[in-house]
Amino acid sequence: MLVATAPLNADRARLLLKALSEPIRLQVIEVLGSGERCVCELTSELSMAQSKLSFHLKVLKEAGLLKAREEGRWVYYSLEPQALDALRLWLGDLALRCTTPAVRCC
Amino acid sequence: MLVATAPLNADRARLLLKALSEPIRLQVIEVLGSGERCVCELTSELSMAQSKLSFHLKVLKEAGLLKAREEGRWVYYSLEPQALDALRLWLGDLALRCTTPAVRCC
DNA sequence: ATCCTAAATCAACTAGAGTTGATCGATATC
DNA sequence: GATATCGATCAACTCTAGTTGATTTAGGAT
Repeated sequence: MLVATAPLNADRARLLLKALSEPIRLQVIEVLGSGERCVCELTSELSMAQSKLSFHLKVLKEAGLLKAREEGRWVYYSLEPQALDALRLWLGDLALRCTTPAVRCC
Repeated sequence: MLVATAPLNADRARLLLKALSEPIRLQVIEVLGSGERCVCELTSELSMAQSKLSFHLKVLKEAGLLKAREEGRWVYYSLEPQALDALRLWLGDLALRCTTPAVRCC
């Protein structure tokens, strides 16, 4: 859905952060870390209602963290590792802009 | 509230991700990037209701992204830059665990 | 002591995210 | 063709996060 190589703007970074800040979605990411899976496999591995999983997969995909590959009636999901990298770079940039020494106020 | 140097567990990482995934809180982080500020200054700089700002400052502080320094009736907030670093490291680690090649399922 | 201001907290409300169970379209199998 | 299964979607619901305005606590100034 989205290209992950371009430098992130704050909005897209927020989408990534939000997508990752949910326990179930983090589980999905970690499972997919060991390779592409079809939805049925994820469902049983995470013992989770299918519609629930589907909801979270959609969020992750729209954030650009996952890609889907259809094959017959199965859909295989896998990570877009560049998305994590892009987020890391963005955080690094944020950190850089956050090192100016303190100024007195009031 | 929390020490940022130890390697993050998933829970604490989630707290950081969630804290950062909110536009107002991101603004706060960026303003504090140019140095420590008191709440009154943040309030006027972001033209935001005081209670609203206070709410978000609390979230950021509890996530370990900010620290507060009280001085008389003023409270100065500043960044905990290690928190951003820790999150970056955690993301790097997550990315590493996410590079295994695909396995066929079903 | 009285008054004023800084900042946290609270209760009531609103809005959005996540859950659940059912349904639907598509594809595979018989 | 009939049936079964995969996975997306939907509507109704619940729950949590965020907002708002008022109140509270504490420090400074007069």
